[in-house]
Amino acid sequence: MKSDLILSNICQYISLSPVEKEYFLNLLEEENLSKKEFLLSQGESCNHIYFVNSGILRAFHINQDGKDATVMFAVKDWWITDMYCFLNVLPSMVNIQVVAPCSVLKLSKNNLDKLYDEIPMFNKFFRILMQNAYCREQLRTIQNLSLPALERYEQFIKKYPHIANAVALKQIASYLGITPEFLSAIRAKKD
Amino acid sequence: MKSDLILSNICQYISLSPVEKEYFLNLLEEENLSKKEFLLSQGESCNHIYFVNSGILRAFHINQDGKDATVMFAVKDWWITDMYCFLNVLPSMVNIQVVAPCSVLKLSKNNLDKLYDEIPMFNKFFRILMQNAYCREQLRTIQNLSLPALERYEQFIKKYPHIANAVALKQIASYLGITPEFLSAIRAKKD
DNA sequence: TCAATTTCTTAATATATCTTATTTTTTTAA
DNA sequence: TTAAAAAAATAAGATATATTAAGAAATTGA
Repeated sequence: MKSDLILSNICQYISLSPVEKEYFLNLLEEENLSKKEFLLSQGESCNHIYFVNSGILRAFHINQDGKDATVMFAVKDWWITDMYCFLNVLPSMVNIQVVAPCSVLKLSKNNLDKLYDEIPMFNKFFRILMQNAYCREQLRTIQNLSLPALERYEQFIKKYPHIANAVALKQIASYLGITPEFLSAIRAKKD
Repeated sequence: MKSDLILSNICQYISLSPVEKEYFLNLLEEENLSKKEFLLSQGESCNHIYFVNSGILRAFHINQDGKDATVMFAVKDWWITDMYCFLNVLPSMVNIQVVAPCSVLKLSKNNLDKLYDEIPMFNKFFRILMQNAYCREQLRTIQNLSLPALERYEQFIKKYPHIANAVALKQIASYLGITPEFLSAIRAKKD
């Protein structure tokens, strides 16, 4: 199991002894997925949090009208799950689907709870992870509320150039909350 | 200083000894504010996180065009700050203004850092706080992307009835990302 | 390599939401 | 209590974005 990336992800915020590292790694499971596979489907129970070793994932919600809203993308070195449903043991509100072939490490809710008990310093790690996620979402909310579609698009490609290059335009449109046709139109008008 | 509410807020997630409670309370400062006062102004440095003992606050961003976007409301028993700028010691992106006369307890970034050192269990508390904040924001993003204005309005008054009753309609419109005129129109059409 | 599928673009029309202006209602402060 | 200020409602016209449909381009899978 490839473990160097996840360890360096964690050790940027907390220090772990070799024993602790070993304990942590033993709680993980590796999973490999090919394009279009679903890591999680809306309505299913969401029992794991995933760390991306390689590849690209997309989390999206389909509403009653069938409209697709992209919640987030995850690339190498990112964590992803339906956090609300994971934490509260509820059926997932989102799908997580593979955009580019993935290798992920998964940690179950039970194992995460064990981890908090055994190595309380992981509370600090996930505090920082949650802080960052919250701040990202809040900034996105501000931009969704205050910027027109073209500017949101420009901010997106500026902030996530590697993602913008790797995913379909219609998926970016879904992240921005506009139709692919409209994204196409404003891109064309831009020049 | 009124301390029972903040202690019960914290002790719903972690246990503190009397000594720890005392230590924590000594890091806080009380502040009382009247309507329309600013707890924080856009561009200022954001050095504190605030716990609301009573009253109502509104955090909002004003963009280049002067458009007002409400980031969040905070009522009794809520925490509020510009989290991104607080954590990263950056000029605030939001204003925090008093909607109804407030009593707040403030904790500085320096004191929070001390607190993490002295009582590491506070990492767990703020982890849970950040988890909840992140999940709330993410749900809001999904709704912003997938629901029309009327349904977002209905969700808002269902989720926060006490806030909906206490703040101006134009502030709710600003939270929903629509103009007050349009909110007025869809409310009228509803019947 | 090639047929099939998916994605992207374009354009016409439709709809949601905004802007501006005015009037009515509510709240505030002296 | 009342005048002033702020908020809310209404409505007409403007704009951003959606919908539908079709064709072009790119990608996929056999």
